[in-house]
Amino acid sequence: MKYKIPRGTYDIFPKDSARWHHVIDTFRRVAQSFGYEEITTPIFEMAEVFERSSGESSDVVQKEMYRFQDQKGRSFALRPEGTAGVVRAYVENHLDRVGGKSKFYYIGPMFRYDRPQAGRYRQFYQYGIEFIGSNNPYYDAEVIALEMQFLAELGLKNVSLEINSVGCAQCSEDYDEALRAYYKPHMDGLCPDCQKRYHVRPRRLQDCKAAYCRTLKAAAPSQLDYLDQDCKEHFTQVKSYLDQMDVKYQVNPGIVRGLDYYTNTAFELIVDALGAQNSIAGGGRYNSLISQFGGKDTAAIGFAGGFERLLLALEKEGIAGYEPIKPRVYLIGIGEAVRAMAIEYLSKLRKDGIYVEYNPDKSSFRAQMKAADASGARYALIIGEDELAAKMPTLKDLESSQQHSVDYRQLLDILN
RNA sequence: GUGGAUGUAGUUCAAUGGCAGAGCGCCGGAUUGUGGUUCCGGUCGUUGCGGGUUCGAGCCCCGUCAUCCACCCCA
Repeated sequence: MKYKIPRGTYDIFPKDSARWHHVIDTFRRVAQSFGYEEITTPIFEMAEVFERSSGESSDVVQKEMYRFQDQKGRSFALRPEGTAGVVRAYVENHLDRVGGKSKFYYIGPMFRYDRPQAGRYRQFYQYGIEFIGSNNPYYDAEVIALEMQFLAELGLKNVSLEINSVGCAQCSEDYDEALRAYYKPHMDGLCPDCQKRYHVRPRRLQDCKAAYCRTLKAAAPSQLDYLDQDCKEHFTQVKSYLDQMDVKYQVNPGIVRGLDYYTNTAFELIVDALGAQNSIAGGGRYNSLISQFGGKDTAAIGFAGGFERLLLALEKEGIAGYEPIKPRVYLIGIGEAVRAMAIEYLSKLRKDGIYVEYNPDKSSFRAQMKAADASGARYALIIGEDELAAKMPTLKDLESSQQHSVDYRQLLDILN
């Protein structure tokens, strides 16, 4: 075995392809029914696009980005997430000047250099939604409702929606300060990870699993108490829209998104059965990102979901993929003498859109009948010496075991 | 990036340091023109890779690669 697939990547064979298509088709259909249209951006961008948007300090940028330089020494990166590219495209094409609302969906591979694990890959596929152009809490709810409807149509049951508000930049800063003040006296007892978190992202302190850190969490200040009037009102309205749309959720002040650009609404979809990698989708509002990219101050909200984890979750619930497509008829040719007639029927049927299977490597009638049966075809079309002489093939119904000779028109009638 | 487990036929799994095996699958046959069930026969291996210990290594040791689990992070 000379060549091996790169670590953290995988091949999708036809056996799985049908399931992928089903999931993707469903997503497209639901997105379109909400008025979203597809946008496709490059798989790589200038490294800065991601550094600026995700935040220089985020893990994604710090250690997980695939960076490379091109022949002229310019620094690029394989995209670790989808939003930055969409926002870059939006601003670059002056959609912020045009005004109005943009509703995008995207589907494609993302790349992160991370240690692979079940549900975690170095190249993985995401589907995502970006709504740009309004701060109306209605759109927060719309985007979430879209995702929930998508999952419902796939038949996924055991998934929970957790929402939070991280407020605007000001609320967020106030809260970080409050957290630092709270944790400061306990610094020495914190685990090494949390000592780092204290400086970089204090809110991360709250979902630490170390015993001592966890005891501190109970009395820690909550983000929700540090929202200003507008942010509080926004969050209340989002929840109220969700109620009206009959979307069930759980408020979880611990929800912290990993990318720095989120403001106000943040949410995550959790499937407990998935183990450590239990988040199948996540997103939130990013009201300051477009202006950060040099565009007009424009509010936006979006989310991304992971196909691999979604597929795993569907599997856990026993929601099988699609059955492989079976041939309608299996062509059996007995002996060299009839080959020309067999090929003639094969070609004609295929031109008429019938899925015919045929295997020239099988010799005996018996072996071909076995193969016909194994193929799952309903009919076997038999062409041997007798049929050649009569210029009429025999069609056998493999379910009823009935057979009779047919001319081409009869054959088509039955197969259609 | 850290800690741990695993790696044997296409696949699922056996094999006390002593001849690498079984089920399933695959191929062929049981009336040379009739499938499913059954029966018979056959094919299938650099034991992930590279070193070491040993008379002898699938098994013990070291390294490496990959997968899985947890941490971390997140989709």
